[in-house]
Amino acid sequence: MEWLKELNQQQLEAVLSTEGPLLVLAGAGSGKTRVITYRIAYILNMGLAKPSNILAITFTNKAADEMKERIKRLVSVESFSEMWVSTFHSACARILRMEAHNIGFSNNFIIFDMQDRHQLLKECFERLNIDEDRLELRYVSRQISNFKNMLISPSDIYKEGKTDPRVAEIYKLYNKLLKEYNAFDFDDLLYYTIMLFRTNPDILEKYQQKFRYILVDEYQDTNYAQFYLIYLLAQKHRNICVVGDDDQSIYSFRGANVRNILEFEKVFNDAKVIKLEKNYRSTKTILSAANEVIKNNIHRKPKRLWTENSEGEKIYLYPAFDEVDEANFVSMSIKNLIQSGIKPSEIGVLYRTNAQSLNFENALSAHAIPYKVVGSLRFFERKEVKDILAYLRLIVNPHDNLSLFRVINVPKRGIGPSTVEKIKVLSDEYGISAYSLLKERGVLEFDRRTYFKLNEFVSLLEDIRTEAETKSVVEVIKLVLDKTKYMETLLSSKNEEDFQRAKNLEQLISAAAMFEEENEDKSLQNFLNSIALSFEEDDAQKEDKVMLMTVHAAKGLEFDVVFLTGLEEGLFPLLRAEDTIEMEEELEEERRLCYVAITRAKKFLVLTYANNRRVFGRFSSRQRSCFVDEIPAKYIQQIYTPLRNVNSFDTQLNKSQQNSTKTTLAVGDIIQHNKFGIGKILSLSEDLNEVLVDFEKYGQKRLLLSYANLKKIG
DNA sequence: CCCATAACTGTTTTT
DNA sequence: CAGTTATGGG
Repeated sequence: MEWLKELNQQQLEAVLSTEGPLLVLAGAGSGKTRVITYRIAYILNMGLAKPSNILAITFTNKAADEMKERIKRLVSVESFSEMWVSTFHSACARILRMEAHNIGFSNNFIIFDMQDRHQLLKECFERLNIDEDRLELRYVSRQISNFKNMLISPSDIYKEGKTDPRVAEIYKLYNKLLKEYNAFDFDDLLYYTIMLFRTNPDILEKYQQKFRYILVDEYQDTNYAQFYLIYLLAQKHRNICVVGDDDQSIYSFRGANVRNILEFEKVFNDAKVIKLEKNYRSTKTILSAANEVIKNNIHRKPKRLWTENSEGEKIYLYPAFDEVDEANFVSMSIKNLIQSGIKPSEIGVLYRTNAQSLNFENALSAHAIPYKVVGSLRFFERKEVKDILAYLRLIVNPHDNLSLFRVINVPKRGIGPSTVEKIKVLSDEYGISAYSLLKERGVLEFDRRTYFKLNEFVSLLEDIRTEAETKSVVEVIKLVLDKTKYMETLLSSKNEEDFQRAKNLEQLISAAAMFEEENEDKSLQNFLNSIALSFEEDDAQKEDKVMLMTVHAAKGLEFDVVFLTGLEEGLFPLLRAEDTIEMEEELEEERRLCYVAITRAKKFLVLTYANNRRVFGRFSSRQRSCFVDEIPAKYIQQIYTPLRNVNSFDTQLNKSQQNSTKTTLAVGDIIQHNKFGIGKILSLSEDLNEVLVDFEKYGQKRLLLSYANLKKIG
């Protein structure tokens, strides 16, 4: 195990301390992912356990995949795939898939996402005759989520009597409906897994026995249910290793509790604690700035990261006139950076809210810079995609009323709100699902014209289900698009958006194809499962594009260059609390968020804010963020024009490649591109940096020569 | 009873 | 500016 030599003293100790509880306090960029992967590799290579005895919890599925890859490179063990590396939610879903029948649920449940929860809650409000204006839906949604995360059942609330009784009513009905629809929401996955373990000690014992070594990454962002789950599982072997950083706790709105990390030593009283404070990622300047900002927080474990890296460049600060100016500054700077040899994928543009991404998208496309928006309007949450997924869900489970009502009139087939209402009332009266009602009693309850339409819908579903039995996921999706005439409707629409929707659905098919390639369990059930728990669209090819994302989404990532944007009071920090105590807590979390953002940067950090910004379309004057002022002036240099020749990157310039391409290409040449294939050059820009190419398959594209890597073939 | 257009309203962050 | 609800025509 040569690679153990790559570790420093503390890292090595964390890797070798395999037995007993261990808390690793790992500052930003201190190599914590490395510690986790090496630790697992060490356990496997030493033969302390088989892959199937390991449970490693990561924060996202993407992180899980990356970790698997990295471990794979270090070990030479068979049955590698039996190792559980996943998020809490995926792990619980996996357990429930096998065990749910033990607690009165069906094993082939569907997972409801936030949108579904929202819909279902609306339904509950209606049924209980609660006016949405008088009790906010989002408030209730959060309450219920909090209850589940705290393992509080509806009946527990009645006992405590603290909460609005209406909330308790809704919570109860909401759970009842979920069960009827055979669905779990995100919080349920944890909640019911714990209930399963509580009520079935033998099953708990089985999993305790199985998971000899448990590791949890990003431990500062776990909530009570998550803590309790690993607490239960770790009781047997007590080989529990958690890794986290209290300064990077940024998910309290989701019930995450920093106390989990602060009190780990109390819960596991023989726990060993190792601190990783040496930063390998950032320049001294960037790290100092981060330290200066975070030290304004009162509630934290005092610590100070240090590094042997060089001083580096100063942090640049650009005060923009407005958000358009800001986006242009960022794009032009990026263009210059790319031309001086920086890979687009080494550049991250970070912002506080997803709504800010649009400006950057516009500006970047105007400059022909390739970019990728991470997260945001998630692909699988788009209307058209969710519609098709609703059909797929109905194939798996026809009693999923939520999905049924979603698509009963999509595409339009003449079944309106009043008919829908009647179905709801009647199915409730008979105590059967809407689907059963339509099938069994439709002819009795509805007039001829309506029945005809309803019956057509039911037969459509039946047909699809029968045919789907023998088909792959890709084929089933095609079948749905075809039989429901969904695609046809979109394509014959004169609405331009609908054309994009059609394209999105084609992408859905590609996603399904990828799913089939990558997964062993190719069932429709598992497909829906993966999607609900965040399925990555096109992760496979690491695309060389500028990355746009929220600061939250950037957690765990790093970039050579980071643009941290929208640093304005009211946006970042973004505060909503009224009373001062809450306010202070929120400000500290915002500051941690800022800390996370700053520490993403390896070599170069650029801060921007806009003096004016359109909010709801209204122009409003803004003040720059207090966080900017918390960074000592000596680290900052204000600038008023886009970044140009960045000294520290000159050395990385890949001149040979750039020049060779530049000099050899001319209008009319036939070239080959890695992704777009063969094309013909239509025009070159004056500075020979941009080129317009007409590709055989993809049509006209504007490309930057410095990264496009075009090969001349004729 | 259904569909299209007009007012209206409200913005964190996510598994 | 967008996504959803009130309103009137067909």
